Amino acid sequence: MTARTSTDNARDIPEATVARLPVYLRALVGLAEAGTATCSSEELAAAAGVNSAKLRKDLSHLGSYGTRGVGYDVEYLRYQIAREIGVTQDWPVVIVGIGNLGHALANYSGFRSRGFRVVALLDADPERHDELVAGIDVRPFDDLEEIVEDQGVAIGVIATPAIAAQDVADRMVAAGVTSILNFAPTVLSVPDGVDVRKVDLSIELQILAYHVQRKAGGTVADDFDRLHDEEVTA
Amino acid sequence: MTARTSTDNARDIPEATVARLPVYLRALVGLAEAGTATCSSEELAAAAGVNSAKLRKDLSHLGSYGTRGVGYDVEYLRYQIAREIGVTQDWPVVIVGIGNLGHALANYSGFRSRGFRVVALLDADPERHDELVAGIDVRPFDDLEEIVEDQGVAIGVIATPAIAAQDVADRMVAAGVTSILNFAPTVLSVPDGVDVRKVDLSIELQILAYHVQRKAGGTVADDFDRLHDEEVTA
DNA sequence: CTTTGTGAAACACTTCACAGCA
DNA sequence: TGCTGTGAAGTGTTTCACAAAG
Repeated sequence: MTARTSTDNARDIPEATVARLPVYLRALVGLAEAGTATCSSEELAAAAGVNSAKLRKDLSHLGSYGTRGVGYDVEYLRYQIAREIGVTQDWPVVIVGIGNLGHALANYSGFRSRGFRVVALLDADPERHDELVAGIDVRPFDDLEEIVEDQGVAIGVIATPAIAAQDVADRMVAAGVTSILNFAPTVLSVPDGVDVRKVDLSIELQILAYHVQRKAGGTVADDFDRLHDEEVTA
Repeated sequence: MTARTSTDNARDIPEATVARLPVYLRALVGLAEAGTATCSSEELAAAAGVNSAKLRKDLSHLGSYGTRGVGYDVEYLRYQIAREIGVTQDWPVVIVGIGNLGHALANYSGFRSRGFRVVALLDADPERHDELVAGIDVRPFDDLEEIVEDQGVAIGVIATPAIAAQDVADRMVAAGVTSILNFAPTVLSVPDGVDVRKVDLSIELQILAYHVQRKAGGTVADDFDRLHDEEVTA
């Protein structure tokens, strides 16, 4: 459909692999900073918290970047993964909703160092406008379209209350945003072709709660009592 | 192994199902608030953002809580899922690392309403001690063991810089915490039997970046130019 | 007639185990 | 010899499609 400019290897990487590439990238950056020039799949897998068979299978989807009997060149593999993900250049990002969480996101230094640049902070509340957060001033939500257009923004972050999130998503999509990271605890509906990833604190906690309950095998009160009788035995 | 107090149906619920139960729970709360007494799998699935076959299969792991030809009683199903997850009572939670993100987490109201109670905010930096955040005062990290013991804390949240996260995790585990929600961008190593869930902003953004790049089929500059020629066609 | 609950089929992902290359 | 890259086997998840139940 679209003419592809880049070399056409590595089509259709499995979603599970895509989700791990950033983890490998971070592990490689760590190894590089520690002065490691070369690493085996075993070493890299350990640094990334996966097993080596999975790592090798994942990397095999990108191409053949290792050397048998030796391992992987850290810098080279790092570049290849960054290129595959698309973080060799910066992506402009807008954050909408500058409450507590929006503040935290705006101040998060991992953005800059990992291929993202916050180009605007937007909030519907006039009380917050012109406030400086992380050196960026908060602008009215209605500036969204202009900013997306001018800066070529493809990625938007929603950190508003749940009630506002769908409206924000609709406006983002209409403006040209094709990928959304949603922190609001609500299901967004978006047209086909738009990607949404959701980060939901209380859902993560509830998943943990389920496992705690299972491990304990009984009620919370039981669990509390039992934990205090003796040490946890693995 | 452990004598079970509750009725022994619904063993070994698949992990993928467990991860969706909180989503169903939230959807049911929404329906209940809207005054809906009964819903079909189709309606609930729509509210939760999944398809109805998946929803029914998921629910079938908990038991048989629907009525053929009718659907599900919203309140009843809500209770059953809450019980299965273990959020019919409150779980005490400690948050370690009260920077920007820790502030946001401490102020997150979704905690209380969804079965969690923040019993302590801890930070290693004495500058932050006794500061009041969300009505809770920040205490020294060294109080961790005492708090975990006294309050029967099983779930800990790590919102520290990456460098400190492994130490915090080790101390938590030693103190008796069995489940950790980690916001620090690092791989934690913990003993078997301890659950870790990771929330990593820049990883989520990188996954989105990969898909944006794929959709665009070329470089960022190409993409920017193309988006401005015509509207996005699904 | 409607809608659930579920075997069976299809698909996706992980792990195994080793051929092949340096 | 040592380690990667990968078919094949194993495991988990989703979807299909329909029998059973109200």
